[in-house]
Amino acid sequence: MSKAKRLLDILLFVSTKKKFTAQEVADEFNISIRTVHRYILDLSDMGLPIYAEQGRNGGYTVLSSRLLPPILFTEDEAVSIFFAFQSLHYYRDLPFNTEIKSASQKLYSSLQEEAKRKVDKLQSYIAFWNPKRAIETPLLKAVLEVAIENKNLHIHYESKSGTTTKHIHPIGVYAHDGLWYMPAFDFTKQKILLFRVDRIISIIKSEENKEVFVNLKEWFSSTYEHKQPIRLHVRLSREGVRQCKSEPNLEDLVVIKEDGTGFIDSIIDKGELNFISPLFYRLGMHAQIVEPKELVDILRQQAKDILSMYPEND
Amino acid sequence: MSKAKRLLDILLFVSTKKKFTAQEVADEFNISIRTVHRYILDLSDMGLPIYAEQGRNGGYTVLSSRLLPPILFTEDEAVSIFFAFQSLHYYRDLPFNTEIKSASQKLYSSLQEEAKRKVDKLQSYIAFWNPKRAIETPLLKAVLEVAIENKNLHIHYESKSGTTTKHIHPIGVYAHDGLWYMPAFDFTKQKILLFRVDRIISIIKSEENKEVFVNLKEWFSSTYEHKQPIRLHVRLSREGVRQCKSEPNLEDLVVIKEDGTGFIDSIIDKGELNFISPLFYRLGMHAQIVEPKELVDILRQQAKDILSMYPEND
DNA sequence: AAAAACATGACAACTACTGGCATGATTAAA
DNA sequence: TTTAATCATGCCAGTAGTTGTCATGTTTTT
Repeated sequence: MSKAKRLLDILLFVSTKKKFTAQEVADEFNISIRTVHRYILDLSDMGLPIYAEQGRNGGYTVLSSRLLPPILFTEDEAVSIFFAFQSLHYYRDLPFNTEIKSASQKLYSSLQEEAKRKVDKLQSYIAFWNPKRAIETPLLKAVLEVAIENKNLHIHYESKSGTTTKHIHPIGVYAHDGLWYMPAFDFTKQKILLFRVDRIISIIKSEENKEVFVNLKEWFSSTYEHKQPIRLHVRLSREGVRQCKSEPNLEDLVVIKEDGTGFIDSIIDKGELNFISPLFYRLGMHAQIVEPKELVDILRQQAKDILSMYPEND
Repeated sequence: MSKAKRLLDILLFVSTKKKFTAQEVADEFNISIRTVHRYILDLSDMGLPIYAEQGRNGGYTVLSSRLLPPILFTEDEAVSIFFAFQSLHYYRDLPFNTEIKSASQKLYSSLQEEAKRKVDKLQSYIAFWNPKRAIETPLLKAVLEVAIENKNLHIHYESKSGTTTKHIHPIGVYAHDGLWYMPAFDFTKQKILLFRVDRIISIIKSEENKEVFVNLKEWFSSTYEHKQPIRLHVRLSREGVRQCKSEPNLEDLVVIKEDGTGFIDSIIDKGELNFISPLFYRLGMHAQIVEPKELVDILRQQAKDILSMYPEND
């Protein structure tokens, strides 16, 4: 077997152990101890952060976390990784900020000058525009870890009614519109609630929980279920069609007629009404709501509120 | 010099050329032709997609695009790359979809079993929740390329008033809320307009343009300028404060008083009024607008429209 | 037919690697 | 204090791998 291949095998072997002796490696690969010492010297020269403890019970320890075998990326693949990293730029806090930085550096430094320029250029021609968030989310990584470890949590949480304490089991963590959210099972209320991670003031990890909860994906799909189905029937002008087509939750529901106008006639959840009412408020004449009456009532009530707040006096 | 190092040098040398002969490599590195043939066999065995053309004017050609030297990633760095890729999952179209897939595959296949499980697990505990977009953006990559190449474009565009033809110079491309946008200088109107890339029906590349236009970053910051400054003064209840704090464009403007209520008193651009009016419509009693009168007028007008559309008849 | 290129084999000279042995240093346990 | 376990390093001879040269083929273009 070639030396390069053997070195690689040893690299992978040792980066899985936190401590090992030269004898162990010699036995594992049927080579002499002398050669193992020489190999370790080579790996060390190649930049592997390995150090030795002298004396009885001594041995070698690799400092970095596990390494992958060397990977040959094409330039285009490297660019795509930078591209992906760029999409994360606007998150104020990320669970892997330090790793992203070190991976970026490794990649960037092995690019040739021309490719570096290409990456720089790309970053000035493409962007992921999102509102810059000022809100800090210091506990993000901690909370994610707890979720992965399947542990329960006691948290201090800043809710509508002030600071409260909760005993919960996190389901997972997700980002939406620049903010991080955590659905979690609340043991007091015996149901899953949604928390904003930036509003968690402090956490105390507690016991591991063997119970099986829904996972994040299941939870997402359950939120799409229509617990209180209700018929939404709206007539749309051409402009109404245009705007609804740009609305993530409605775009699939819009039916376009030959003359360019259209309509929505679909079953949605009653809970969504509050969420979609601002859209129809904005659309005004461009959307004629036929059903449900509840939506019309919401719009009319809010319109009345507005008019009573700002009486005609000019 | 060790064989491994020499092979690497040759790998980098040949992956920059589209065609080369063994003699060229032999001269470059002062080694015999026979050795070059042997090296190329080795590289080929190692998976480099290289093929030879026989006969006079023959030579070697490397199929893949340029390669980077092998990179040693730690497991954590690999995980962070997967994490970044995951944040892109919800974009229906991306300029680097194929590269992202191949990079993912390379990384995933070199993970050890345990790490694979870790990545899989991560993906079930963390998500970037965004509306799934059904809209196709087939011309995305093409448009991005034109922007990078500094060329002008003729496009067919589907606008409010039907299909139009435009002669433009793209500034760049950006994603927002799942859709791709392209600010571009319109030669007819002599100013920068914003286009939706999915609404571009076809493009014809035209001449390169040596003129200097603003770049994407400059354009972004110019859109923040207040061309028609206007004073926004609003009193907020506790709940009003809470909701405005979650609103990307307003969160920095909210001033919180001791009792938990607050206010906004700031200069904004008149053009933003239409954008923020739905928020104040939603807030209702929780936000008392003091200034500008225009905002109150918009709200009142829309309220009246709503009431006239849905007259009280029950 | 000649020239330019890849493809492959044989072999001797050269280089690098390996294992064994020796020696030394350091540390923990007996 | 001694002993055993461990890393660190040097030397050397035997082995394994690499290189250059030469030879022979093949394919393609001029």
